[in-house]
Amino acid sequence: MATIQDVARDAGVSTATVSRVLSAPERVSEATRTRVMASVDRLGYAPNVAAKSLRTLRTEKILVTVPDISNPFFSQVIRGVEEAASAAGYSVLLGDTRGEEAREEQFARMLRRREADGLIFLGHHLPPALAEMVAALGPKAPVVNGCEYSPELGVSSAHIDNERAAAEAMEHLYGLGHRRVGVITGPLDSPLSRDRLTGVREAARRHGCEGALVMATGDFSIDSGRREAEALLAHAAPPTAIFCFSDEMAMGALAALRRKGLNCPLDVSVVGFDDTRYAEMLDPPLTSVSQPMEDIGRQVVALLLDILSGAAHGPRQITLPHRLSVRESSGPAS
Amino acid sequence: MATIQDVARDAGVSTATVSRVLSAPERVSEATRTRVMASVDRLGYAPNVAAKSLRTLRTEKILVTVPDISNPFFSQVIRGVEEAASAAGYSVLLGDTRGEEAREEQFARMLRRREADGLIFLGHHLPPALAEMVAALGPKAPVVNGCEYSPELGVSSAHIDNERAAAEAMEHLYGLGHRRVGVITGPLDSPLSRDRLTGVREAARRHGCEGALVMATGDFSIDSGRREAEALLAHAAPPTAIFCFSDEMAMGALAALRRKGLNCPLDVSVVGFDDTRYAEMLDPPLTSVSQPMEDIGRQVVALLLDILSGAAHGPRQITLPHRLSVRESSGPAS
DNA sequence: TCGGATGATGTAATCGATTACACAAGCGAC
DNA sequence: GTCGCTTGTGTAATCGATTACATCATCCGA
Repeated sequence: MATIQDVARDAGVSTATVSRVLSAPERVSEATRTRVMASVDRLGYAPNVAAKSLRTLRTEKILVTVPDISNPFFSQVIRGVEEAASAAGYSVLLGDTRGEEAREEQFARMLRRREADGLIFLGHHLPPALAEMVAALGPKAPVVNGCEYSPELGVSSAHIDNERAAAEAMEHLYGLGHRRVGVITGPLDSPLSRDRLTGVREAARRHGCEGALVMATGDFSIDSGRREAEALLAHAAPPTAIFCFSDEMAMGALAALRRKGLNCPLDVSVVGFDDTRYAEMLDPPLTSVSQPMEDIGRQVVALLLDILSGAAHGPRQITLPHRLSVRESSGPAS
Repeated sequence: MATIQDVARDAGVSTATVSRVLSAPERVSEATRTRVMASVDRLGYAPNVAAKSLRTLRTEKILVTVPDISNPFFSQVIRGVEEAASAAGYSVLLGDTRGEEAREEQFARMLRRREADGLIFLGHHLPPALAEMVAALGPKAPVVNGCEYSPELGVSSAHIDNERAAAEAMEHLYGLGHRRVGVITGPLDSPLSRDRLTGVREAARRHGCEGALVMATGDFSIDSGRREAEALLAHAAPPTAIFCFSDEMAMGALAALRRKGLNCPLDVSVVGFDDTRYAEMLDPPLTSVSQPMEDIGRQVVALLLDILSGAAHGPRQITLPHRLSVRESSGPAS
């Protein structure tokens, strides 16, 4: 690998000039600039990032942590993150936390050690090491959140209006004549679940159906969807519609219906959340709340870059538009 | 951030001693070691990675490139990669190439610039900059491949036996009495598609059905699966079974059948490839060739670590076991 | 003609670790 | 008492960039 010294020697200038040619070309005369660039090309020189980072304290890397990278919802968000990051000259360090606090901490330490300029966490959990950093630096802390909104964390985030989105999904079901609606939420310690639940309750109240809500708590996985749907269907007065807080749980619910010999949507309607690429491939195609996943990824990067450039003056929330994709899995109440 | 100097001062030793305590404790006396460790803890010291990397020429990072991170097949492999990498003390840099050569090149340059110690590429395309490196360094080049096997590239890789796996899927269909079988392959420039195709042809020949193969070329996407399946079904003598080289294309095929009012498996059987988590959630649950995705990820990391430690002496192939998961989407020929 | 501004370039300190080499102390053998 | 060996620690060079400051030439206006 050629170093800046090699280039300097080759072009007959000092290393300072080479560095300037590369990062502030306007401060160098036309003649030297072309000479240096010729040497750069000839030697195939590229700056050593470790040296650069040691000197500048910047790494041009963004760390993204996610509870489960193999979940298409998250991997789609990450796609947006990767796109926006690399467009801005950053690369992406990936951290799969598997929901384990120890691993979250480990990634938080990477940030403190300056292995990355900033951290994006998808999901709702802010490990102590990060919370500490946010407490110390306030809105200057290079930490942002995607997909959720927890005001108490004090970090910027990009997300949809979960409360309204959930309310609209419920309105859709009430509009179809459903009264007894089952809801399979995510873990209740997540603000995302709580927001959606608020929306659910509100809609139910508007229709005088709050007493007819049947609640179950899942963990966003297919299995929990199946399990909780089975529990709901075993109720004395089973719901005629089930609203799941993720597409995967909705898939589980559909499987549960099939196993019980129930038809969707004739017997029971199902509505999912996320509208991942598979929602419309299910049978019946799944009605689902559509989130702009890649855009969430792009926006959350924009938020982080604002902080890194010093332009941010306080935690900002970006609320992106959602949309209910109505498909065949939801129909009139039986 | 505390530096090694701070720790040295605090503990009353030289920086050399601090460094040794951290990386070669046995060369330091018990007494100093505990004293230094106390200072390390008190100051919350962690080595600056840029400085370390500048000195040692190692980054402890692995770059993983993938054509599409939002594809669950790849994201599952990446999960395995992340797990094995972080267990070995490496972090993962993610590169989504979107199949664009320019981006592939960009990531290859990151390796040359030593932004990562090694590169894992999923998919079959080795960009010129990497090919050059492999040509120059031979099996010492820190480049490995996951999921495919292209002997001509000269790089190690972890994958299943695609030829046999495809042959077994076809055997399954022939065993069910199918004669006229449609096959939707991936792009034919990929060795993976060619290997599977070889297996397909072999099985067909064994059953004297080579002439009854109906071929179509997809690109692994849902859309192409739908499109190609429609084309196959429009044939004068349409196939009674369709074998798709990815689950996503199989989903597209199922959708095409549904649209045409055909029943799967009564009218047409469908077999997929990959056995992603959604295969069994489809209706009908999809018969699919199961690949050990996370394990491919783990093994490919192991291959890379072998190269990095100097233990590797030539390109190695790790063939992992596959299995045909038979479900309801494949049944007796009508 | 001279002072000062402007522009182009070079000198060298610096970032924070690792590690080859030097050195001192302690100890046993002769 | 000295030699040689081992063990523990320190000194300082080094990795490859960036950048504050110094220097020098040129040019312009008074």
